[in-house]
Amino acid sequence: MTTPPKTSTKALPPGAQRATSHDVARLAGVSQSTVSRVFRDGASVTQATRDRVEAAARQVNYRPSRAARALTSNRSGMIAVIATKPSHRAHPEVLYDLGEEIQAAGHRQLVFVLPEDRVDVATVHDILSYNVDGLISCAVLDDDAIEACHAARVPVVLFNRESPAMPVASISCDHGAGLHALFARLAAYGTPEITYLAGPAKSFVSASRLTGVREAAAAAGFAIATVLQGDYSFDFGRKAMTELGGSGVVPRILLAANDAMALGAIEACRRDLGLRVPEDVAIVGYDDVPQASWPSFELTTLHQPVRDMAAAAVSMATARMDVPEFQSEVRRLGATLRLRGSA
Amino acid sequence: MTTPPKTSTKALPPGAQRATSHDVARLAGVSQSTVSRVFRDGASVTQATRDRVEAAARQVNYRPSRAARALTSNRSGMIAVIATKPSHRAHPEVLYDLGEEIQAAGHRQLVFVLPEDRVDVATVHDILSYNVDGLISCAVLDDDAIEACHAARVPVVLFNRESPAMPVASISCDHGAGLHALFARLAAYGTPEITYLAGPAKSFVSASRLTGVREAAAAAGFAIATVLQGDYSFDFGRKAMTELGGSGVVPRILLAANDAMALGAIEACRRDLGLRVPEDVAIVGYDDVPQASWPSFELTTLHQPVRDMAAAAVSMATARMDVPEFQSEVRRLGATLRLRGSA
DNA sequence: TCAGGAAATGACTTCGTAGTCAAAGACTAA
DNA sequence: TTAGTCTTTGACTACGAAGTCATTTCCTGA
Repeated sequence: MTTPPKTSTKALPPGAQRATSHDVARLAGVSQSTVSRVFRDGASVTQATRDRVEAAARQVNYRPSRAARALTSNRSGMIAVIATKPSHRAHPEVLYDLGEEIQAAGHRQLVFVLPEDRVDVATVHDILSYNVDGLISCAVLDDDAIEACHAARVPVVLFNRESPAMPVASISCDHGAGLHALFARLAAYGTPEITYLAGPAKSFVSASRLTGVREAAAAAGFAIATVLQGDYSFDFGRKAMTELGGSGVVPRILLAANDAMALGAIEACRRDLGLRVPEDVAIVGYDDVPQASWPSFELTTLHQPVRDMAAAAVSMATARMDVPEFQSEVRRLGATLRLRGSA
Repeated sequence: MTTPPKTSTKALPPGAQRATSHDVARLAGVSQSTVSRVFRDGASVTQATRDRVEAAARQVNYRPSRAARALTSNRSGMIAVIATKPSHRAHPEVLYDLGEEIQAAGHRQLVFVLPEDRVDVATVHDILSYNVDGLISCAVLDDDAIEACHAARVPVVLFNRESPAMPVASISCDHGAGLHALFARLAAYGTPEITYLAGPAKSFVSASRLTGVREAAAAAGFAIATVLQGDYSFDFGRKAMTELGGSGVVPRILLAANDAMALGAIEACRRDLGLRVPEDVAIVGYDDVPQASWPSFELTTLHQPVRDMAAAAVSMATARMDVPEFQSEVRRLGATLRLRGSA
């Protein structure tokens, strides 16, 4: 398995300490205060001194210590992001999207990968001990946890989640328009009845999608024949569809709470049941993962604007950083229908 | 698009400052030093005082400030991870894997999402300004950049990359055994010739896979008929295969530098060329992404042990944190053959 | 040329914890 | 009991930059 590690050692240069503002000050012939001012915005420094200081700083590779800065100004330049293990299934790139946006906003992303889909006060206190300037959570936060952030004046943004009780800033997805368009389209099949493959019961996203589907179906005069509770996996979609086929009740229209299950169902139709999509079964997913557009699948799905949601989350967080009073806001970006071959 | 934001404001409790070690000390009737000792490991405190201090700390939700701790002890409890934009294509879950391992090791993951696949000294100095305890890079680092980390006594681990010149710790993938097994299998087709869909020229991973394939092919008596330079995308794989088919030279065996291109090639065979896989064309990928095992594709591929590599990277980093002298080590985990239907 | 005001700069203190050192307390052996 | 060792504790300072305030410098207009 492992190549026998070729290990070698090498002595390090001895006096390799990072330069401080005092070092730069001495080198540039100014005071430490002045060096500090050069590296702070809104400071008033002569262009000449600024040049001298910057030259000196460059010479010794000086960068202000974030730790020291955090201590005095209470701003660390970091935004914490809570990500849960299962959350990466549908959109593994979320951390990259958020990371880019955070970076672009001049901050850094401190990631906490946590096992559970619910985060408590203890975790938040740990996060707060890093003096983060903001918190974006892809997990559900306890009311206490949110309260703790508010008390510490750290803006919180819930990502793809909303808090039912606590007032808090959140960015999530509005299913309304997309689902409306979808059902308008599905009406063409002449069978106003759907089968729904839902996500896990306790998941916020799952619940909100189910609600959205129920409302849109009702509005469009559709009945929901069956709701099967799944786990967002390809395999579940495949098995569920196979079982439906085996029991003789093949749905005319199948909606899934995410793309993986929808793709699994398509597989089941083709491989296991010998059914054609969309001629025999129309199948619709949710998310618009890259594979949805692959020619093998051509999955009609609801596109969730993850990238835009990430940008919104970061801008909501940064906007609140300098505002002393807490601001609640429920923001939703619309999901759009991606009409492809499967329905 | 956006729901009219229901914005409400709410006054914050006034004296909501985070508790300090002094507060806890006062509450517990001890000195600040003692509080500090309780929250440090290897300290010597009586059980009785420890209990009192911990009770007081719990009462006011005290956690030591990481910023202050970083300032005095020069340990921030964070490991920086450099991730590049394109790197997420094959294994978007890397940040989750690394994140979990880092968390398990008692540290936090500070993510830098950067556009380029090459990182210079300036970036590293920025990273070092956060006082990180280690750096795991999924991007190529300049020699200067590595040098800067060494000088700052911050252990560096290159992830899925190796540095040709600089001595450094790295964890990457050994293609040897897996490719050997693959070619042994491919010999059954009786056509000792392959076509290879490579990755981008400047990419380290791409280059190392190409080298691996060349060596294994030579060892097994295979010729490489064509090498096409791709971009790791599904679309490129599909187009490349279609063009090969259109020009009349359909390869008997096609190897791709990643799964996405291989899957694209399978698509092209089925949809565009009417060829059967593996009867007409045998196709092999690299990575073992989830879709490779989907019944639609059944892609034979080389599995890259990302999870294990993440664990190794973190343990290599943490192991070096308390060691004063720098230790170089080239560690490789073997890719294993996942034999499925496509070859 | 000089007064008045704005801009630039430096001395000093602060942030919250870790570590150093010395003092006090507990315990052991004779 | 007493000297000697080990453990526990507290006073004090360092860490590196930011902010406060006082001082100096630079301009402007009369």
